Amino acid sequence: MPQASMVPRTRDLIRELVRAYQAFEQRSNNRIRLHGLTHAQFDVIATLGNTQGMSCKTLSEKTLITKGTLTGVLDRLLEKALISRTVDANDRRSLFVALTPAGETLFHTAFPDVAGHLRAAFDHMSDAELAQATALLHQLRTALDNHQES
Amino acid sequence: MPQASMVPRTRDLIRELVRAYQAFEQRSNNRIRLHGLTHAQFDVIATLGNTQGMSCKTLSEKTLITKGTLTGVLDRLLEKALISRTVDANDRRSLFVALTPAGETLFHTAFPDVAGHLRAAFDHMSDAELAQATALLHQLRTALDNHQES
DNA sequence: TGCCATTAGTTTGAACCAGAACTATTCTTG
DNA sequence: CAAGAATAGTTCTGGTTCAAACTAATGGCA
Repeated sequence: MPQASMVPRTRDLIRELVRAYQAFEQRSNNRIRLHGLTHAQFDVIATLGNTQGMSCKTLSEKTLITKGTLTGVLDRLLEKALISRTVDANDRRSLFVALTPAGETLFHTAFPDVAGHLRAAFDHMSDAELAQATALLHQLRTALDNHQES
Repeated sequence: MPQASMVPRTRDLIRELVRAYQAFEQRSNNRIRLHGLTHAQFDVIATLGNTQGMSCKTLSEKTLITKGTLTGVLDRLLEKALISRTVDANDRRSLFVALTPAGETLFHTAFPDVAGHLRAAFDHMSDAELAQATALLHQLRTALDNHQES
């Protein structure tokens, strides 16, 4: 097998990955903006929705936003009075973040709207196709993560 | 079929897309940094490599970097003397961007290294799997793009 | 108990990012 | 030919991003 054929295959794969991601970003951003939020802010609201709240660390892990970035995102949500940020009595290093009533209200408005808008994009794809795409993406991620140290 | 099952499917798909993209970003960034470049700068160098040069507009389309961002990226590459930016004689609105000899040299060093490092991540995947993943990602992008206006 | 490593969050610095407003040039069309 | 529309880049704003250095609090272990 000609090794040369591997190169474009990889490049094509990467390009499609980047494009698919950017298409997702743009599509969801368009919708999220209607609710006065950025994508990062929406992620936080969506993650806090239907929970009692959580620490910054947990929030960071769930949203994939690094802790340094999260500080600023939470600052802006705090300004908008959509979240509360209180010191954990048990561990005074830790902060407990939760939605305020206003945050809850926005969550119940924005989340179904954005989720529905995204879901609509995949209306014509079967459950099997979605599952297959999910599995393949998972495989890609694993492949990219595994050699991280090399 | 319960419609409720669609929701987690979509969410899982999105999450895997985001994670795969972030894994790619991190892996390639780690490597790109060794060459003293950022990802955006590398994209520009890689796109200009093996060409005569091109306008900012073309460069913007190929790299998927918006024109406003591109200005700053090119500024930094210019500081490093890796590119030249000259006014097009035929259309004085347009700028012609090309690699300098130093840029060419860096391209021939950095590009194969980064590409090889990425390719290594997919070593254990067959050509068929890569092609299938590429096709599915393309389908995802099309799905996300199509309803952009709705 | 006391030191030391670990952990949670913040801060800092350089860069990227999108969108919108702006300048300068070119095209178009009456 | 002269508006007026379109196009190429730049600038501006607000926000995000990462990494690395930092502060404060906790935990482990000798």
